[in-house]
Order: sequence, then C-alpha cells, then structure tokens
Amino acid sequence: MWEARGDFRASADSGKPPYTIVIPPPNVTGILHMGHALNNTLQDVLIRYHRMKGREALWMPGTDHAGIATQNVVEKQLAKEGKRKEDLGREKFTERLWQWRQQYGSTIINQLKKLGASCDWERTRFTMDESYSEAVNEVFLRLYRKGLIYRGNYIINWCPRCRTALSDEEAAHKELDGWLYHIKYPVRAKGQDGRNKEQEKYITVATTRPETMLGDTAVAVNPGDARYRWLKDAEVILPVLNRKLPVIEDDAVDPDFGTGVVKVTPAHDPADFLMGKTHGLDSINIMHEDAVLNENAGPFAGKDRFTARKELLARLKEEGLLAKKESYQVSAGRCYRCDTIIEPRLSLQWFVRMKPLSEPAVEVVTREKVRFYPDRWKKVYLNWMENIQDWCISRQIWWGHRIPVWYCQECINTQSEATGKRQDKGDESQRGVIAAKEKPEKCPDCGGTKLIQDPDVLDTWFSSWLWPFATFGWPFSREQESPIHDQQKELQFFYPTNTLVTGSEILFFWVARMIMAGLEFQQNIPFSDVVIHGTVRDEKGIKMSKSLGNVIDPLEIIEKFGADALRFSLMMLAASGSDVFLSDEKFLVGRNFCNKIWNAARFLLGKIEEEGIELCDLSCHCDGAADEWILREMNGAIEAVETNIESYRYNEAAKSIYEFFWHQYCDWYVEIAKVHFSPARAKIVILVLLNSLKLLHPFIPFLTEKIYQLIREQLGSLIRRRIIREPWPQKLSGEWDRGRKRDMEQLLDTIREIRNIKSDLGMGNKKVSLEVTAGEARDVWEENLDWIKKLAFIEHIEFRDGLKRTLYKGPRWILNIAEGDTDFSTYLATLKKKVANLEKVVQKSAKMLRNERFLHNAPPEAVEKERLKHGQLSGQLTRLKELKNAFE
RNA sequence: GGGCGCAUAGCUCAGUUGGUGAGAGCGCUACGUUGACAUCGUAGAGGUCAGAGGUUCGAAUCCUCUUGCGCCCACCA
Repeated sequence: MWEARGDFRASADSGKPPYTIVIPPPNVTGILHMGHALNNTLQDVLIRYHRMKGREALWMPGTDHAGIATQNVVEKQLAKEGKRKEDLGREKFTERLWQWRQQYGSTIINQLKKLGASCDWERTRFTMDESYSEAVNEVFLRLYRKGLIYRGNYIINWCPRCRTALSDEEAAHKELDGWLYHIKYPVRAKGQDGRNKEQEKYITVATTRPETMLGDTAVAVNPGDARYRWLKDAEVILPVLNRKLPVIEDDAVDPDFGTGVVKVTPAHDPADFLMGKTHGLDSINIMHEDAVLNENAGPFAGKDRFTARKELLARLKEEGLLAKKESYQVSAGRCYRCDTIIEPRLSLQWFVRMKPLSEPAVEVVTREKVRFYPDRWKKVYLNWMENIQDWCISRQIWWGHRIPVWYCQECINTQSEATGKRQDKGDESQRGVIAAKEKPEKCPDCGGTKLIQDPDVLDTWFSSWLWPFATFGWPFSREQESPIHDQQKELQFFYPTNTLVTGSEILFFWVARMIMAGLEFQQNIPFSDVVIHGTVRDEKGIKMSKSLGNVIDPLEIIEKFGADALRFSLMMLAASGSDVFLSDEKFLVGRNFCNKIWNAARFLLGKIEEEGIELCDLSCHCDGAADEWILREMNGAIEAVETNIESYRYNEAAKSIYEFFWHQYCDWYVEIAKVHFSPARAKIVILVLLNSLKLLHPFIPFLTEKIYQLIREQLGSLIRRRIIREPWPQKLSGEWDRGRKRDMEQLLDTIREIRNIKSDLGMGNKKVSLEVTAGEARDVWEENLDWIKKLAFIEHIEFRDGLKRTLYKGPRWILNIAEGDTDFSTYLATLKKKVANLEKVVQKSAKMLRNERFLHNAPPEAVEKERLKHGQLSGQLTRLKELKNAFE
C-alpha cells in the first residue's frame, strides 16, 4: 500500500523543507545481516519521524559494486565450473559479472523492504550506473588536472590472493604470534686488518620476514651507533646469494631495537623503500604477483613466500648463519576482503594527493559544521585527517570503473616504460599519458594512434565517496534536456543531506572521504550530522560474521517475530553508539511489546463496537482525574520521543513510548476506562491510542499502520489516509487542574499500597471491604469510586469516621480493611522496613537543610526542592511511624 | 608507541549539562485466569555504581592514579 500510494517518494517541489539521508550503499553481493538491520532501522526511524514532522523526507537507496568482493564471488562461482577468469578473458568475465548483478543485485534491496525501510525506491542507484560512472570519471579528471592525482612507483599493500593493490585502509593490521629471526651476514674487512676481531666476522640483523633478505640491497645502522663505526670500512655479504651489500647510515634505524643493524629491502618494505630512495639504492623485486618468488630469488625461485621462508631458514641454520629466533608479536596487514597476509610490494600505481583535500575537511569538523554523534568520533576523525597519507586508487581487477587514462604506445616505447620498472620521473613521464572520458583519437604529444587504456580499475571507495551527490545525477551536462534540469534542482534542494548513519568501521573508508569530496566538488559539506552506531556482536562480544558462524539472521527473526519486533528490540538496545550484543532472547522485548499493542488495540476497538459507541469527533472532555492524568502523561511521552529522536538517543525514545504505552496507558488508564466505558472515555481512549500509534510508527511501522487502518475501517470519518503520512501528534494544551493531578497521584499510590497490604496480609486474591475516613477529600473518592474498587480489587467501600484500626495513612485519608484479624507479622515487618529506610532519607535531607554551606552555595531551586522533599517525606514518615506503633 | 571506550542487581544493559530514596528488560520468588493480552497481571527479593585518592555544600556522574577487559591508529626491522 505504501509503495502503491507513493508514500516513500520525495520531490523537490513539495514546498516543504527537505530532510535527506543517503543510505550507506550495501554491497551488491550482500545479504541482509544484523548490522544492516541496525543501520537501516536507525535511518528509517529518522526518515519516518521527519516525514511525519512535515519535512520532505528523502531516503536515497542504492547499492555499491564492491569491486574486489563481487569479483571474488563470481570468481568462486566460476571455479565451480573449473574455470578461471583468465579463461574467459576480461570482456567475457565482465559480462558474467553484470549477469550476476542482474540476477542477484536486488536481493539486499528486497530484504531492506522486508525490514520496512521507506526508501524512495524509484531512485535506487548503483555505483556503476552510467550516470554515476560519469561522475567518477569527471572527478578523476578534475583531480588529475589539478595535479592531485599522480602515478608512481611506491610500496603499496599487495594482496597476493586477489592480486591487486590495496589502500592503507584496506590492509587491516592484526597481531599474531610469530618469530623474530636473527641472521648473521658475513663481513669482509676492507683495506686494513687487526681491528677486525673474531666476533666481527659477522654482523647480525633481525627480521620477521627472512625471505625478503633475498631482495636486500644494503644493511643500515644508526649514524650515532659507536658499536658499528668499524662497519663503514667493511663489506657485508648477503648469505645464499653472496651479493655485496653496502653499509649505510640512517636515522630511521633504532640502535636499541634488535641488534641495531637493519637489512634494507627497498622493494618489499615501506621504511626500507624510503631509505633506498635517500641513499640511491637499487630495488630488487623478488616476488611474482601471487607471492611466489621470482628469478631474483636464486635457488628459491618458484617457491611460495612461506615455503621459501622455511627452506631459507633451514639453509641458514645449516650454514650456521641463523643466530637465534625469539618469539615475537608480529603485526601483519591482512586483506580486508580475504584475510590473506599483505605483501608490501613496489609497483606502479595511481594515487590521490590527500593533504589539499583534507584541510577543508578538518576545518568543517573543527568548526562543527559537521557533527559526530557521539562526539568522541570527532577526535578519531581529526587524528586520522591530520596524519592522512596519499590514497592508492588503482586496483588490478576487472570489476569497477576503468581508469580513464590512455597510454600512447609510441611515446612510451621511446621512454622505455615497457619494462614496468620505471622510476618516478615527475612531469616528464606524463608524455603520452592521456586522461580523458573517451578514448582520444590520437596522442596529443606525438600524434600516434596506438592508444591503450590503463588496464586497472579504480578503488570501490573512489566511487562511494561521491555518493551524496552523484546519486542525484551530478555532473549535469548542459546540452541535456529537462529531466536533467530537474536533477540539478533536486541536488540543490536535497543537498547537503542532513544525517548520515553508519558504523565506525567505515569512518575513514567512507565518511571522511565523503566530506572531502563534498567540499571539493560541491563546495559544501555532504551532511551535517554523522551518527555512528556500534558493531553488532554475539552474546560473548564477538563480532558477528558468517565465517565464525555466530550470526543471528535478521530474516529468521522477521520470520519468527516480525520486522517490527526486530526493529523495536534493536532500538531498545541501541544506546548512544555502544556495541550491540545480541542473542535470540533479546528479541522477545520487541515481540512482547508488539503483541501488547495488538491486543490492546483489538480489545479497545472491540469494546467500542460492543458498546455501540459512535464517535463523531475526537475533542476531549475530561471527566475526571484519570482523564486529565493520561493526557498529561501523553504530552510527556510526545515530548520525550521528540527530543530523544532529535538527539539520536534512540533507546531513550523507544523506552519513553514503551513505558507510556504499556505501564501508563494499558496498565492504568485502559483498566480504568473499562469500568465506565462512556462515549467521552472512548474518545480519550482512542485519541491516546492514535497518538501512541503515531509515536510508535517510526519504530514499529507495519503494526501501527495495520491498526491505524483497522481504526479507520471502524471510525472512518474521524481519521484520514495512512499513518505513515499523518502529521506527528501535537501536545494538548488545556486548562489543567492542578488539584486533580494531586488527586490522581495520591489515588494511584493508595491503590498500590492497598495491593501491598493485602499481599502482606495474605489476602491477595480476596475481594475485601474497605473502610475509609477521608474527611474533606471524600469527594475525590466518590468521583473515582468505581475504578478504585476495581483496580484495588475491593468489594465494598464504606466511608466512616473513627476506624477500628488503620492500615494505611495517606496525606488526606486513612484506610482499614474490614476483614477479620489475620496475621499481621509480614505487614508489620514491611512497615518497619519502610520506616527504617525513610528515616535514613529524612535524616539525610534534614542534615542537608541544616548545612549552611549547602544553603549558601547550592542554587536556590535545589534548596527549595530539598525543602519540599523533606516536608513530604517527614509527613510520610510520621504517618508510617504511627501505623507501626499501633501494631507493635 | 599513541589514542579511545567499557567496568552499575544473577544475566544484558540504561542513567543526556553533578542535586534520585540508583532504574529497565530478562531471570528468580509469592500470589493470580478480575469481561484484550500467561507473548499476561499484581507484588517481592536482589546493588560499599571495579578499587584508591581528589574537586564540591553535594559524585554512579567531574579530575588523578590503579586493576581488568575491548577497540582504533602507527614505516615495532
């Protein structure tokens, strides 16, 4: 119904102020997991709330092509047929990828619909849509022309399984138990002798990755390290390969770590690479793309890196060159897609210069144009931004946006680039490199026509960072007709978006980069509020993941309890950005509550029908203390839900409405209303029900809409349309009678006490007779007699002066239960306990009020509050003591 | 190495700028089927708010330190 009526649609022409959220696009390969359920419920609550609040609420949906992840999935599928992607070739394989996306790409979208996500589905975008790809190319070209994109040979994170470069963020560092190997390199003295003592025939280096020594081109010591001054005049021999290694001095070497001597492997370690650059060392790449050692590795060529490590160590040991190995916590980068250990690798890649982009992005957060919720993430963000490194954006895979750069074969041949070992040559190397959206006809440098496009594709995040504006069709080409013009208007209307809701794990990947892209390409922030929610974990606190088998499938929960129960439970648990620990029984909260709502509504509608009540309007007539009370409570609930949603305290918002609906409305007011179900009462009952449903709707959309429609069927003329499009409830303003508020509070307290007393006297389930001395407050009793009797489970109430005995003393009335002399021991024990507790509190309060410094320093209203409290409590204490004394 | 977070009832967690007799859900105990709901109702037990100092008239809340967990970042050979 919602979809058919276009309830999720948003347009720039409505005249309402916009409220926009762009969805964190799930991977096309994704299937809905609890993280999605949490993330999207949080967004849907905001969207539904603001829609009801009169905003033009747009929730922009879509999916991400997820380069490596998707390619892996299809590669696996292919493997089942016994084929590799190379067997198909690039074109056929890409076709296959599109087929896959055609077939399965909307799976997660459909699952989001099951969750109740009210996205404007007609706008669903995909990061590889034609117009979106246009944005990616545009951005590449703009940055390239600005000199912010460059190509060069650097050490990058290489995944030998995916066979592609990764960005620093995509290489997650994890510690594991490993070894630090101490390896002896022979030293040959040069020139003089005599100083070269026996123990100086070797120097010892320490390494965690011994196989990389095959690519060593130097050893390094700290220039201030006196122990190794003699080495300067010596020559170090690389074991196994017997290569001569120069000894260099570099401040980067920590004399206190290991032996103070470092092997230098410029092609396989970022720190060594820098040293190599400063000292003009050669770089020797010893590995193929799949981390199998190449011809440079001598006898180990053709072996996998870890096999080579083992065999090399064995050989060193044999030759007496393995001094020792000590256990060591090794921190190794892992591919975030397949968990393979990253190999730092020297290769020619494309990079984005980040510093110029990060500066404005730091400023908008510092100046709170963009705010984080909870705000501690601000610090994390700024810390990363201020230490930002250049971003490696080229990927050696086939699924993604092809880098819009062509190489002129003729120019390149003259530059001998074909070897692939080209060093960074600065501007000169740009000759024959053409960045363009379309394939150029000829090389602008030499006029050659043999142009070949860069085989690489761009990092997935290089498209994701444009999401808040590329989804609106940016960039807009001038010559295009009106539909495009609309898009431009829409971008203007809906951008910047309002709230971004995401998990902390993609803060750097995505959030930070979106802020940079927004500022660079739209000259404006992409969103003003960033809500960071926690990670979904199992009951032991372990992150849920399919490979660990500890997932709770949201679709199963939906099947079992309903999407509403799932959503509400998650919202109750989603406290201010802390991690969410889940187990099956945690969803009972939501299920039970939904059930309660359903039963209450069903009962009330049935009751109205049964009583033959015709409601022609919903104006309220308060008949008594209870009516005013529930309307006041409702006002409180409206306000609490509003302020809590607006400050992203979802759990507080959910709790407010839960507490109000169940424990005020159902437990008390509905029970009271049952007693005298007059048409006036029915009006209030229905009004509060309708408003409650509205307050609940952002959390519990399906059930509230269903009940709303049932109410509509029955009371059609009173309400219109669908709850999803109804305006948010207004607080009732009225002439509230303060006396009635006090009456109600005292009556509720009295009823609770009667229940307690009956329980203490062992007559919990008996209908009893009550004797009341109420004096001037008798009217209060008379007016509310019916429901008091019902709720306190009393057969008969008799008003009289002078009770035989007193079991309850209130501020304005005293009570006795007429039934015979039962055992009073429990009752007395309860009284004693109460007296003791209250005495402590009263004493503490009295002490405060005697404290001069409190009276002077505390704000007057705090003192006044304390006085009031003391007055009430000491009155209560006096009454309790009187009761106690009478029974002792 | 740097940074952040968490420690509150048996369990899972709330507690917004310091002013509460420290709360909820689940579990537990007793009673209950009173004309929506046992996926329920009524009542109850259960807490030196991790520990030690400090600031304050007043601290679960702010500061310092300690202990125990968890997370993030870093060119820790």
